Amino acid sequence: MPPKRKAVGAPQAGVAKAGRTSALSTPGPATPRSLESSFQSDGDDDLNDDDVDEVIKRKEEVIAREADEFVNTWAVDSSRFQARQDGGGSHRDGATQFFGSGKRDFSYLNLKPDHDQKPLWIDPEKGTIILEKFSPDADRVTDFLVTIAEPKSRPHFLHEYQLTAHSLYAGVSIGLQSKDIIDTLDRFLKTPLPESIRLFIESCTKSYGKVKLVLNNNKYFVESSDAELLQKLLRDEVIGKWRVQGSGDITTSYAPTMGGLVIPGTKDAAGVNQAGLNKSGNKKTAEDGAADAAATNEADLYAAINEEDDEDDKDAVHAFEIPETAVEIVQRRCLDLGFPILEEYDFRNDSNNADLEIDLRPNTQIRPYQEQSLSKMFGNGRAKSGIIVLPCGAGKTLVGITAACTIKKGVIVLCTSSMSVVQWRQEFLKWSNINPDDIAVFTAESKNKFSGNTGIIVTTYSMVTNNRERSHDSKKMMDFLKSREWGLMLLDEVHVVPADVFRRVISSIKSHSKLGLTATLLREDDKISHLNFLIGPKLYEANWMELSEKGHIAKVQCAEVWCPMPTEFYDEYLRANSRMKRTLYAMNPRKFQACQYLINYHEARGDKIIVFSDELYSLKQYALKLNKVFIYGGTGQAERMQVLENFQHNPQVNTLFLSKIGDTSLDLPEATCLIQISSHFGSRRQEAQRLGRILRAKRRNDVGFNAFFYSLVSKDTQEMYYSSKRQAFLVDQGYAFKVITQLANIENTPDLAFATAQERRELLQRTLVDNEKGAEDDVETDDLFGKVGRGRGGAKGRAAAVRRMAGTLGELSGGQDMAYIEQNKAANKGLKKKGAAKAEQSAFFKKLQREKERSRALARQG
DNA sequence: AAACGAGTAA
DNA sequence: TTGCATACTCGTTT
Repeated sequence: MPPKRKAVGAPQAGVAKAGRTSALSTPGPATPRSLESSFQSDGDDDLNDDDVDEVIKRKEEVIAREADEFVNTWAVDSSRFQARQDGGGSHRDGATQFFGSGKRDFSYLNLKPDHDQKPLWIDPEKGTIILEKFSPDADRVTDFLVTIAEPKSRPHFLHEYQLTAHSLYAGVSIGLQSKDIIDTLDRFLKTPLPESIRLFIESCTKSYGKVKLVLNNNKYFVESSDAELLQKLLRDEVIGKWRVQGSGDITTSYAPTMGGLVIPGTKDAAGVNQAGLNKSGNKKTAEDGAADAAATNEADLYAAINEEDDEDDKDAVHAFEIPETAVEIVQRRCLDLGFPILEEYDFRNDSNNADLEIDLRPNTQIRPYQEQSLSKMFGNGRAKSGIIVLPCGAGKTLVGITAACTIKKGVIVLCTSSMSVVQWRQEFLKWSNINPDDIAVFTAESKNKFSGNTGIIVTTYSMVTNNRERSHDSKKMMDFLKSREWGLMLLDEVHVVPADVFRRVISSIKSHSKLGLTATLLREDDKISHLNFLIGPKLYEANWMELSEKGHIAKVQCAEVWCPMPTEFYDEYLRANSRMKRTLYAMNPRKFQACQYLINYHEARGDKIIVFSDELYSLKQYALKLNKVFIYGGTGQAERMQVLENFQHNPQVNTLFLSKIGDTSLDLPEATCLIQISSHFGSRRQEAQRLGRILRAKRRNDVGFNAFFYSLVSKDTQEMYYSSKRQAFLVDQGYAFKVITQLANIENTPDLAFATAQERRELLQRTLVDNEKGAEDDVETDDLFGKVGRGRGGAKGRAAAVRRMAGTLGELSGGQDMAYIEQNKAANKGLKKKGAAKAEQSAFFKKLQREKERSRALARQG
């Protein structure tokens, strides 16, 4: 009898919380979870005891290795590892979830005799592929899998991929054939390739990539080398009626030759560029070009593609025209019919659009994964539209710029904020030799075109999408943008923009190819699938773990710190509405202490620390109490710059507090430690984005360097649940979250805040009073900061609120107001130059007050 | 001119 | 499950 299937990969698996579907569900509020239980499964799998022991033993080894200095320092609880050993019972490991539960037992599939040499498993029903990452073939196979399947979960030792229609489509689009895919898969499987999978692959690949959408002379054409297929589409009720009449029936031409395309910035590019061959020269064969571009060690996998390319040259292509307005309809219809339209731009043979003079600066070398992602885009010598997923700090911008340098036509770059508009322009100037006159910015402030007859425009989504009243200059600029054909549309941060916005952007601006860039192709809604046909398939998705192992991004230690709620806080928490709940678990004094402790610890180590809080009230309170600088939405532009500048260069300023403003719209200096005290529900994207803020760390290649990511969570609250949701993405990327329940010697922290019960009660009262909404309704003004601005009756409303609360809480001293105002000597102030200090300070407070008033007015309406 | 505020959209 | 931050435009102030 063959060994039990599920045991095979198991010994190697095992990081804390490996895999999204693992049984480590975090219970909801008021359901305390003991540390021990968090490492046990629900007991619904059926490993036998021998297996279990073996699994546990190996797992312990892995975990022990990973339990590094930072956890041990605080002696979190070395008992927790022990506890798990004693735990006995059933455990889940990386593999069990795929092979467990009797329903999906695939032991009927016969193992190949040399199965232990093979790295892949497959689920014949669902098309899920499991890769044993420790196999000698793993590296070669990984690249193949990334090409034909969606990465779903990639912890250290077992990777899960999913075969989907889209993923196969992407594979075909870079030139793989059914046969290549089936043969290669079969070669690396432990079992013979199931018939169901073979049929699935064949049915998908047969029709995929056969139809193309081509923009030519400002007109759109549906193109295919298969005349019969085109006829079939024309007979379709939806597509047929959109054919532009009078443009002849079906036009026939010949596919252009492939030539030897070299992506600039690759090792090979230098010489070719010098000789001026990269554009027109055909000295190199297509095979060379593609192989160089791929720069992978599995030339054999790609050989088939290249042979195919050569034959392509003689193929006749047929096309019919469709109107601009019907592009999306036809695209969608084709997808439904099972012939997804591929968008390709044969930029080297486009003589209608002026060439742009742009190249990467001579000494620029792009990294292997950047090269690899671009090779997916330019795999067959043309530019394919699609999305490239790279973690923040891994050089998305450079990928975009390199794509622009390869295409060398007009480029339009779309960003989410005007900050990043400026950055994109700077990056272009930094990495490429583009003439500064040829790259223009289109925002509210600047509406200049480039000087030549082609160039680069950098703008925001809202600028292009805006339907409302426009300034005269904007209107003129939009007409200009709409009137011409762009070679490349670069879409930054594609995940944040709603599908409808894309629709408008794409329908109003004509571009030959579109490249979407993002760090996290994730949304909590289902809109992400729209991107598939609005922009194109996912061309490449980097593996975070691999990048950090190779030193391209920093290694990160992730930890979740569980902070108990003092009883009086918890009582209020149970009683409070959801708004107040959020405030309360952020203001948990134990959390505050943990935060203080971690800041102390990491400042002493020389880390630069960013603390995130989505909850504005607690953000301010934390920052003021700890005397740290902070930035939130209401912080003026000048002050922001000043604070960031200081955080970056001033050795006295090592900790910065940020609202969610820091998620997207700030160009943050490098940090090496990150603490979250409050976050946005279960947003996986936010979690990933925040983690990304420390991946850039320059010290990442120092021996033993780690960046740190802490999530502070109030125990037994909603946060526990959200936290587990938020981590799902990172866990899939292979990050292990360690749970810390106790910070060693925290009580010895100098000036530990809220150390006495008295202080904690005061904190609670103040929190309740300050956030008491109802009390403000019948009061005219309620300035947070006394007599600023209008200056009447400021304290009156507060006093009323205080009195009301006093009824329920008891003991409130009259001096509290004073203490509160006293505290608002923001650390930010210390940064200001003497002269300006006073004026800016009062402006700051004025702004705060106005903001407060506005939100109150809003609350009253609603 | 530059900076700021209000209003609106998404 | 909800609230926050932004971009843009126009009009007003310094």
